[in-house]
Formats: sequence, C-alpha cells, structure tokens
Amino acid sequence: MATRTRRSQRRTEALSRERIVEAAVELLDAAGESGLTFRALTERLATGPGAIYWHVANKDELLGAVTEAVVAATLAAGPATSTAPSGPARPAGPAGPSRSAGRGASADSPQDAIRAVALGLFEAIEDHPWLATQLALQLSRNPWGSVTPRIFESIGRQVRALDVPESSWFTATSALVHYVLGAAGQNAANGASADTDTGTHTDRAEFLDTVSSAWEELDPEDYPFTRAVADQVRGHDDREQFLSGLDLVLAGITALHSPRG
Amino acid sequence: MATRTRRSQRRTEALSRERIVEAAVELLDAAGESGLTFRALTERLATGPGAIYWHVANKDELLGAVTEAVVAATLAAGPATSTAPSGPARPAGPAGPSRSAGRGASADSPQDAIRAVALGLFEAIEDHPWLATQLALQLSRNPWGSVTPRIFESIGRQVRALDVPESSWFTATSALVHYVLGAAGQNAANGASADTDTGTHTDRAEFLDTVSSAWEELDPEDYPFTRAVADQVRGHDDREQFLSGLDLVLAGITALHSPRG
DNA sequence: ACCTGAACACCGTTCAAGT
DNA sequence: ACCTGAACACCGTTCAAGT
Repeated sequence: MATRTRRSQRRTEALSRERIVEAAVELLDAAGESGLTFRALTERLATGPGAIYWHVANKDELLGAVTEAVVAATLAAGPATSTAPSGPARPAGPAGPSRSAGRGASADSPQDAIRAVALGLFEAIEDHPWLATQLALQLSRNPWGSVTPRIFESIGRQVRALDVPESSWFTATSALVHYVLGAAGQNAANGASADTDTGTHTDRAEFLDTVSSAWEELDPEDYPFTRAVADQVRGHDDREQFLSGLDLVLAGITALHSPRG
Repeated sequence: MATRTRRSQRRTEALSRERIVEAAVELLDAAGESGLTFRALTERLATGPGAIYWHVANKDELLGAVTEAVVAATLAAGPATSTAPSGPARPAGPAGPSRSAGRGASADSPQDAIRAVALGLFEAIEDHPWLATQLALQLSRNPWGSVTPRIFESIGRQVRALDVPESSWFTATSALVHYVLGAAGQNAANGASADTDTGTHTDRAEFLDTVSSAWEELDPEDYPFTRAVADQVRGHDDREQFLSGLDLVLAGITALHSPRG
C-alpha cells in the first residue's frame, strides 16, 4: 500500500527510456529493491509490459541504466547541494566543525577533491540505499559499462594529482573506490532497514542501539574485540566515521608514495 | 543441464538444517545465485518445499545460514592450505621490513596475520563468487548476525595488536574490512561471469582483455586517467593487486597511529 | 516432531496483434 | 516505429493432511 503517488500525466508525455528510468528510481526509492517490478512500472507509467520492453532489453539493463543515471548526476553535481527538505536534515552529529567545510567552493587539494567525490557518493547512497548493491554489482560484473569508468576517473584523477607513481595508480584508486563504496554501502541499508527476526527498526539510532547491544552480549571469550568496540558503534556519527576511514586510506597512499609524508 | 550431480542417499540421512545448507552451497557454486531455488533444493534433497520450510524460515534465512557456514569454515581454517604457489610472491612494497613470507607457519606480525585473514576471505570468495554479494548484504543489513562479528573480530584483534589507540579501532577495522570485501568481490564475479551484450567470456584473461580494450576506447577528453590505467588491468595478477591495496590501508593505519612509522 | 505436495500469489518475459 | 495485453514458465511460500 501507499505506493500510489502521482498518476497524473497518463499520456501527456510519450514513453521513453528516460521516463522509464525515472519511474524506476522512484519505485526503488519508495519501496526498495523489491519495489521495482514490471507490474508496478506498468501501473505507474500506464502501459503494458511490452511497451517497456521496447525501450529496455530486460530488468538487468534497466537496473544498469538506473544506476548509471544516478551516478552520473551525483558525480556531475558534487556533494550535497543537499536537496533541500529530504527528511529531517541530517542527524548533525558531533562531527567536525569545519571539515571540508567548503560547500560551494570546489576543493583545493587533491585530498579534498577526493573527499568531495566520496561524500557525493556517500550521500547518493544515503538517499538511494539500493544504490550500494547495484554499484557493487556494476563494479564486479560490468566494469566495461559506463559507471565503473566514471567513478574510477573521478577519483583516479585526484590520485594522479597526488603524485603517486603511475605504476600504483590502479592500486591506489582501487583501494579508495572499494573503501568508499563499502563503507557508504554499509551505512546505507541501515536507514531504511525493514523488520527482521530481531524486531522492527524505525530510525537509525534505534538500529545502532540494537547492533551495539547485540555485540555487547557476545561471548567474551570468543569476541573480546567486537565487544570492546560495541560502544563506539552506538554513539558514532556516520559521516565522521566515513571520512576518518577515508583519511586512513589517503594516509596510506601518501605514506607509501608521496615524496613528502 | 548438468546440474544433476549426486542423488544417491535419498533417505540415508534424515533432513536437517546442515544438509539443507550443504545442498544450497552446492547449488550456488554450480549455478550461481539464480541456481538456488526451492525447486532445485527439493529435487536435490528429494523432498517437498514444506520439509525445507520446517528447518528454515525462508530464503533469506537460508542465505544467511549458508554465508555463515562458509565464513566460519574460512576463518577457522586460515588461507589456502591450497593451491600451491600462485604467482610470484609479493611485490614487496616499501612497507614493513620482513614481510610475511611464511606459508605454513602462522603469521608472526599483526600485519601478516591480517594478510592471512584477508587472503582467506579472498580465496573463499574466489571459490564461491556468490559470497561477495551475500557478505555485503550481511554486513549492511544484518550486522547483529554472526558473520559480521566474526569477520570484525578476526581482523580487529590484529588491529589492536598494532597498537592502534582504542578510539580508532572501529575506524581502522572498518576500513580494512571494507577494502577486503570490496576488492575480493570485484575480483570474484569476473571468473565465472556469464555472457553479456559485449560477448561471452570463458576465462579470466579474456575477460580482463575485454575490459582493458573497452577502457582504451573511452573518450580521451573525458577519461584520460581510466585510459592511462587500462593497460595495468590487462597484465595484473589479482592476488598481487589485492595484497598491494591491503598494504596501502595497513600503511595508512600505521602512519596515523603507530608509535613508530 | 517431521514431512508431503497441491495450491496461491506473484514475478520476468514473450509475442501475435494492433495503430 | 511504438504500444497493447493475454499468456507462459517459473518463483517463494503456505497449509491441510499425513506419519
């Protein structure tokens, strides 16, 4: 239920690949991965399945197109021009005071530029939790598609600007991309995670609390580290945590490669 | 076709959760994610769906159990008892002094221990490509399950041994875990990747060649970096590449935290 | 307690037919 | 060229019924 927003312009616009992709994003955002079905799509677009299949080969291709569209928009725009009122702002968190601070102004150092790209992807995944899985699939299964090169390029250019020797470009860029996508993805699904056998989590704080508590109850013999770390899970600010990890990888790159530590 | 291996002990053993998990792993290994269906499972186990549902709540729980079983076996065993010397040792980055070297002998430094755990997961994903996606899902959607703590613990203990200050345990361990899972996952699907609109790839060398060629044909204006890096993709050794990236993250950790660089 | 198997609701995809 | 919509094969899941 509740999946019946807009249904206005039935035949105002003709069907097109773009309109299909747009509708698919809306369905994914509203109901997650399982919300995107050809049934729901035909209903929303007021057509039959055949019409959609004329513009798109199959569901996999549609998911690819959807992912590419969101990534392209993200990397073109940079991080949050923060789309106005999407929910109750951000949890704010104790986070850093200034940090990359600069909103409008483009980053000045390569490190800052990488942070900006990373934050852009982080926020895109935050807004579209389904994106994490799709990106992982694109990266591994379809590296010749356009989304992998796009992400690689936007981060790799800055790696080059870091004066990393060319022989290490691929390794350094890969490490950054894997961290960014992994960490952002982990953060993602939490927000909208549905019910599970453990209970139902409405908001993120409660979710983290559940995780933290579960970890604290692990066997002290087998899980001393995880137990010790459980408390850090509870209070942490996601964005902060994400950027700290990124700085770790950046530090590794400069430590191994930079002329000057 | 060809999915009809063993069908011997129809009623030799009673149905059990373990037998179901075992059969599920076999199906996943043989035919990938889409190969695991309750139909195929009932056929292989010579029962009806109801019997399976008596031991397992639903497909998600089954996938969770399957993932946990493989991870538990992997982390208990350590990396490849296996497959002889694959490739020329390590690139010997400038990093640590002695490097691991040791095969049989359990790792001596925390870095080596982390490399061992990482390699174990790398190889598990290599053997079970479907594991990459499942692990990502477990990490993000189900961190209170047992697989997340298990991975976290095995890597985190070594982070602690690295004399990282406690306030950074979570960040450092997260960065490592994300890198390991992301990089191993990227490597994974390639091996068995089926056909796509670009063609059909039987073996890995051909796959990499396709990717490399596709990247070389990108617009020089928009993708200078990716084009420049395309060649490195072709020749590289996966394991090598994987360990280099890991060393990058390790270098970042020691650079930021270690009493001694 | 454990298993059977028919049945249900739903899914991606096809295709002859229309305009 | 673009769209319709019935139909197909298949899926996860349920449940009355058996032992």
